[in-house]
Amino acid sequence: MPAPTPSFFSSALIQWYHRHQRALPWRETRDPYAIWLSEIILQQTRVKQGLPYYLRFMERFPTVSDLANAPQDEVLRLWQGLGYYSRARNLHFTAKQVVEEFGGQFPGTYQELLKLKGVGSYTAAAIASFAYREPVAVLDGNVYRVLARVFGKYENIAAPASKKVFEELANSLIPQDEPDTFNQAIMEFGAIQCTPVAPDCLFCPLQQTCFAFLNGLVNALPLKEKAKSSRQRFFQYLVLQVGDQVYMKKRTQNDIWMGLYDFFLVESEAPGLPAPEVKSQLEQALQEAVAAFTPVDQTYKHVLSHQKIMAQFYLVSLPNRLRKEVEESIGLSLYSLEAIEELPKAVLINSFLKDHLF
DNA sequence: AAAGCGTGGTG
DNA sequence: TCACCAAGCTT
Repeated sequence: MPAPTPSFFSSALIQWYHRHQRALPWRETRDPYAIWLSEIILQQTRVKQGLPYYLRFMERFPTVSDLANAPQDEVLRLWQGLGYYSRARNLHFTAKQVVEEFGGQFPGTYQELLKLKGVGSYTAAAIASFAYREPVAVLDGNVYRVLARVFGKYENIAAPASKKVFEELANSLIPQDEPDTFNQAIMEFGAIQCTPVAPDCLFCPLQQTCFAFLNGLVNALPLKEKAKSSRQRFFQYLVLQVGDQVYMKKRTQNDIWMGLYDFFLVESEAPGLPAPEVKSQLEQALQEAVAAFTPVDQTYKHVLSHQKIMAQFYLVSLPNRLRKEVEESIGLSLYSLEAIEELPKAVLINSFLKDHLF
């Protein structure tokens, strides 16, 4: 049995899609703003995790102007917990650009969409096909997997060099009369039927034309280079307080969690930095001795895609007379707990706050 | 080209 | 506990 013809492949997927698709709100609209928002949210993110965020964003920011007019902190706060925060920063940047440079109108083609910050080849193709029915194939993890299995492609899907092979294949398969449905269908098929683990080959409409199925390679394809192990980091957070207010600072370095707020941070190369050492680093920064210094009796472990963080927290009560020094030379700002609730924070920081201060 | 960027779910 | 994975993009 040969590989499926383009028309058999697309017809089978589209028929499957009409029967199995999930009802999702961004499939009910052709508003490029709504579609763009949903695609940014869904980058490297499961529908189940992204859906509530999409609904909250659309409620708070029904139009691109509403988003453009919001402060960055509010956008990041609404994004809190979704991860990959550059998506939210770029989202906000692009909303302002669309309003200021394009009069609130999104670019109308794949090539023009590609110029937007945070919009790469996948997202540009998704918006162009879903909003404008431009016949350009999307290429995401699902599409790589489906094509590698059905057509027997052995290229390492993690290597940028192999992108062209899949891109050309996908674009040779997309039907010109309903590119939007085809793109939705192939991704949905990958997400529900042709899954990474334990795909449902028994009831697969492509079973008898699928290279991987016919050759017993379903679990072998696609080929994917293994991810490198992540680095370990050790954080000691000093939660400086004056009365019941707490000092926090917006992260501006080119590091994790850029744009989010955390506490005075001492990072070390090894775990178990002794409390007196941490304390002395603070006193060095303050040029002043500190009296109340309480280690929190709980170590937090936090796993990111490329880092494992061990965090220790210390509660430090400061007298009023140190405020000027803390604010001017360390750059921290004092917030009430109510104000802190409104700041965008990483999950690790939020967990600590819930456990010990909120 | 390869590395860096989050978080939550799953086997 | 751990590795892998998820509608990727940027530098």
